[in-house]
Amino acid sequence: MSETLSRRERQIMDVLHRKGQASAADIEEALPDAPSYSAVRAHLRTLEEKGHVRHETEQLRYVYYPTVSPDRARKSAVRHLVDTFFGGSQTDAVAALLDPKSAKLPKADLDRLARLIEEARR
Amino acid sequence: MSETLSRRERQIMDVLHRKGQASAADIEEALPDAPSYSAVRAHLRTLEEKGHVRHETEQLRYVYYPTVSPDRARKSAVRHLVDTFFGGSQTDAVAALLDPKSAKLPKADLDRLARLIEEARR
DNA sequence: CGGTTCGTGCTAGATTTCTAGCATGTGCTG
DNA sequence: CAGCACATGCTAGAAATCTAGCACGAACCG
Repeated sequence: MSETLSRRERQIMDVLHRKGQASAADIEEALPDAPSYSAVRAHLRTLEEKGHVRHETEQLRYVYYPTVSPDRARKSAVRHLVDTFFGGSQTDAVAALLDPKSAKLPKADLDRLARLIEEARR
Repeated sequence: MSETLSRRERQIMDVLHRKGQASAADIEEALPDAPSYSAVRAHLRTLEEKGHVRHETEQLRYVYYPTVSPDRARKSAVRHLVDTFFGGSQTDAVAALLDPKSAKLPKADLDRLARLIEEARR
C-alpha cells in the first residue's frame, strides 16, 4: 500500500472515510470541483490497485470501502494531526478541542468526557 | 489562496507547520522520499505564489513561514479531522484522544483537562 | 585576485495525475 | 425484440506536478 496519495485520491479517501462506504456516483457528488463520473471511477480503480480501497458488488454496481478499519484510520489521522500541529502533545490537542471559542459542547458530552478523564486517572 | 495543494506541497506545508519556520535545506531534510534541494526550492516558490508561504531573508538566506497563523491552521486542521473521521463530533474526537490504548497521559495533564472541562461547564 | 562555498532564480523535460470518451454488458420496458 | 438507462473496463491525451541542472551573485579565504 504505497503511502503517497495524489490530491484527488486523498479527496476520495476522505469522502470514503466520512461516509464509510460509497458508490462511484456518491463520491462524485461529494467531491469538490466536480470531476467527471468517469474520472472518479478511474481513480477508484487505481486506489484499489494500490490497496487503499476494496469494493463489493451490490445489486449490479460497486460499493467501495476503505481497506483499513475506521478505527485504525482514525487513529492514524489523529496521530498525524497531533504530531504536525500540536508538537506531539495529545493534551494540547484535547485542549484545543475543548476551547469554548470553537464550539460549545452540550452538558451530556461534558459529563461523558469528565467520566473518561476519571477513568484515565486510575 | 487556492485550496488545492499537490502531494509535495502538502508535505512541505506539514513540515512548516511542525517546525513553525524552516529554510529550504531544513525542509529537504525533513521530507519523506528525499527530493532534491532544487526541487524543494521550486516548490517553495510556487507555494509562495499561491500565498501559502512567505519568506524572510535571514543572513543571506531565506527562512520560510506559513502565512496563516499557527492557531488558525490548527483550528482548520482539527475541523477537517473531526468532520471526516468523527462525523463532526468533537466529543468523539476527544474521547479517541483520551483512549488509554493510544497513550497514557501523565497526571498533570489529566488535571489540566479536568479543569478545562470544569470551566466549559459554566 | 582567483577559487570555493553556499545561497537564489529560472527553465525545460520527465513523470504522474487527471480526465473524457468509447466499447461493452446487463436489466428493464414498451 | 429494440431501445433505453445505467453500470464497468480501458485507453489515449491533456494538464499538473516534480525534478535536475545551469546561470548567477554574495561572502569568505588562501
